[in-house]
Amino acid sequence: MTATRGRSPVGERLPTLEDVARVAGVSRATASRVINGIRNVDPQLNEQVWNAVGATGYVPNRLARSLVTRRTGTIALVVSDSEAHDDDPFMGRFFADPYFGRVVGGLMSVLRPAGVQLALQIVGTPDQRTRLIGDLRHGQADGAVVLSLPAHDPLPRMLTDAGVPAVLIGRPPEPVPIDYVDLANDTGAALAADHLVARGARQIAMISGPADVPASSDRVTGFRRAMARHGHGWVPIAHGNFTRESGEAAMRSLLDAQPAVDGVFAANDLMALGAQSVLRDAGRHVPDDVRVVGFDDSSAALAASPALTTVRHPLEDMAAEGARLLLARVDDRTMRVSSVIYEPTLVIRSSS
Amino acid sequence: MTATRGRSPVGERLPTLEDVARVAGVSRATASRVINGIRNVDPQLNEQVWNAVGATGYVPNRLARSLVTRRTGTIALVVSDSEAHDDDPFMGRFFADPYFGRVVGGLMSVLRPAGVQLALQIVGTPDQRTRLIGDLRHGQADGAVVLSLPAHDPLPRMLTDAGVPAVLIGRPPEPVPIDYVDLANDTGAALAADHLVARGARQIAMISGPADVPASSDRVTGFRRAMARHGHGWVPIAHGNFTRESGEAAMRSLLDAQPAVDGVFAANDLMALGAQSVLRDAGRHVPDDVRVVGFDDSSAALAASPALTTVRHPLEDMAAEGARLLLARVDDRTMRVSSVIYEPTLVIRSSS
DNA sequence: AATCGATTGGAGAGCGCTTTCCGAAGTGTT
DNA sequence: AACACTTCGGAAAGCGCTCTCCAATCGATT
Repeated sequence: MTATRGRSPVGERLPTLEDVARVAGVSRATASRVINGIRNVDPQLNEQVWNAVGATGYVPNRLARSLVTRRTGTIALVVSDSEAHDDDPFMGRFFADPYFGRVVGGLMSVLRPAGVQLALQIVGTPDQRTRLIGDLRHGQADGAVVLSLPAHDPLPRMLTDAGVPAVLIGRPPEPVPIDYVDLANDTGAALAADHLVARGARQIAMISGPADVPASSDRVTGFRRAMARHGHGWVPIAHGNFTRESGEAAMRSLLDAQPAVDGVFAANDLMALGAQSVLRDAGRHVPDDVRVVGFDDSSAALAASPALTTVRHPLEDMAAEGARLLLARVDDRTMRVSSVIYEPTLVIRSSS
Repeated sequence: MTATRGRSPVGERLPTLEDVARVAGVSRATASRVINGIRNVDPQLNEQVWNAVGATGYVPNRLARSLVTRRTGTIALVVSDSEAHDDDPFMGRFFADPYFGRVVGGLMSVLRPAGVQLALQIVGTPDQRTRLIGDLRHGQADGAVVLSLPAHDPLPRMLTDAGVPAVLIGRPPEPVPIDYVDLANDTGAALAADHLVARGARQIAMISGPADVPASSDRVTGFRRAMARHGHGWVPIAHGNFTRESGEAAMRSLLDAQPAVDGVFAANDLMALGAQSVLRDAGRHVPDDVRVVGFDDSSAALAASPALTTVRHPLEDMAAEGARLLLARVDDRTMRVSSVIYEPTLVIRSSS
């Protein structure tokens, strides 16, 4: 049995800058300069150092470097879920949802070329939130991309108060001077309304998401307003929570209340899918009897049958822009607070 | 609610352990002991220190701590894609795929309660691979969960050679003494075969994935073997690449070659979906004319219509087990190399 | 009362790196 | 040839933390 446990084998010390310097016959300072390409160093020494790097197999220790430079080359992806406790089943669903993956993909498309890595952080309790802020202020990460789920999340405010570079995906529930990217959800919903009306639907209903999520309430507002413009002062709305199951339940209650419904706008694709299946079971043909429009243009929309007409949400682009915004702020913390709003478009498929 | 306001956000020095010690009137060492709960400290001093922590708003600097403890409380999620260059569009698709999200969800279900965070790393070029190994050896992360995509990935071997704690999701393409979790893909495929035969299908074909991915070739092998047991010595196979489009193409070529086909097993759900849509367009009814079975039990399987019969792949459980395995190895590097193989089950829905 | 062992707190040596601060060269000007 | 300027390399001071020593204190044992 070896003496040390839970440690790498003894004597396996990795080469340090010190070693490189010794091999190259220069001081640690010079080696550091060469490796970081700072100031002109005599070409002769320069080569000696690089040779030493090759010979020793030296790789800089990021941790040590970060400790002094206060730059980590890491961005935190913070998922803020005020209610979550550790084994919240919701979180599993959240990650499996295309939303999460699309955001990660968008972020990475910018972060990866920049050599920045992403660290996933989930915060639920107030304690975790304070801890997160502390870590960020210490430079545990250079900045944070925040997916703020709960309605009254104190996190955005905490971040700005702490002076941590951060960008929100989706506008803050309450006004906070923080960078964010968002989608013109109301415009998107209006697109859906206009389309349903243009397709000849007369009895149009909506399946909404949770009322306290801004993206969700904006879709309701936008839809209502557009419908009003078309002379529908009142639109029946059934509430869901963005899951497929809730979409089914909502559609059932809608059918109950208004059997003649011939157009449905669901606040996301998953609920639209649920609605489609309920409609099918009820013997209604989509799109001949009932036109269905979703929101997000997730991969599920294409997989559906009939393929779902939906409002395209350019989430990857938004996340990418968010990453760019954040990187810019990390470089210049005095940058003016800004937000970028994306315009959604309608993707017409077979369900309407 | 304690507001750590009043401290100006930028530029001001954060309280260090030194500050806490001074305020508490003890030495830095004692403060450290109290905060890390090590050894018995006089209750009186203990309280003084905690008060000082509260008064100063102290949060330990993880970086500094990690530098000396050689523990970061971070696990790297490594996506290894030998071909990828920075703007590879494939990556976007990968993240949007439920596979990625399910893995993340499974990992987090274990990592989060353990207070461990996840750092996303994508490696494509040999250079990035060496860099990653270097970072890991330096303790940039305590261990790595590896999603190894390419067929002849040198990464698993490099990891074991470097002595870095690591666990693979899916068995290594070439035998390497490394921990991994995997699914009994062959058994799963056999389940599909047995089911199709039991349902009365006589002309059964398969849509396979890329031949050089172990998970994919195992499904082919398992399917072939099971079919042979049922007296089908030869099974027509069309090749796809796990995308919906490739599933459509494969189904078309299958219909061409064998118009009387009445049972199809696709190596994943996405391709099964593609097959379903081609069958529908060809006027074949699913499941009356043709029975379709997929693989994975992704959310898409449920969303399909008819809902897809599929082999359930307990990816979240597997990822969670992988995380547990990794955490155990981080604690004890001398642990015996082990692998956990999960048994798939068949989920029967309407497509068969 | 004297001694021994067990607790407990403090001093200080790093972890590996960057970066000022200086002194020693090298370059050009008068 | 003497001067001011510019380059360039090295010494050393940290970044914030942990943890090994060691000294001091205390109670208990003989």
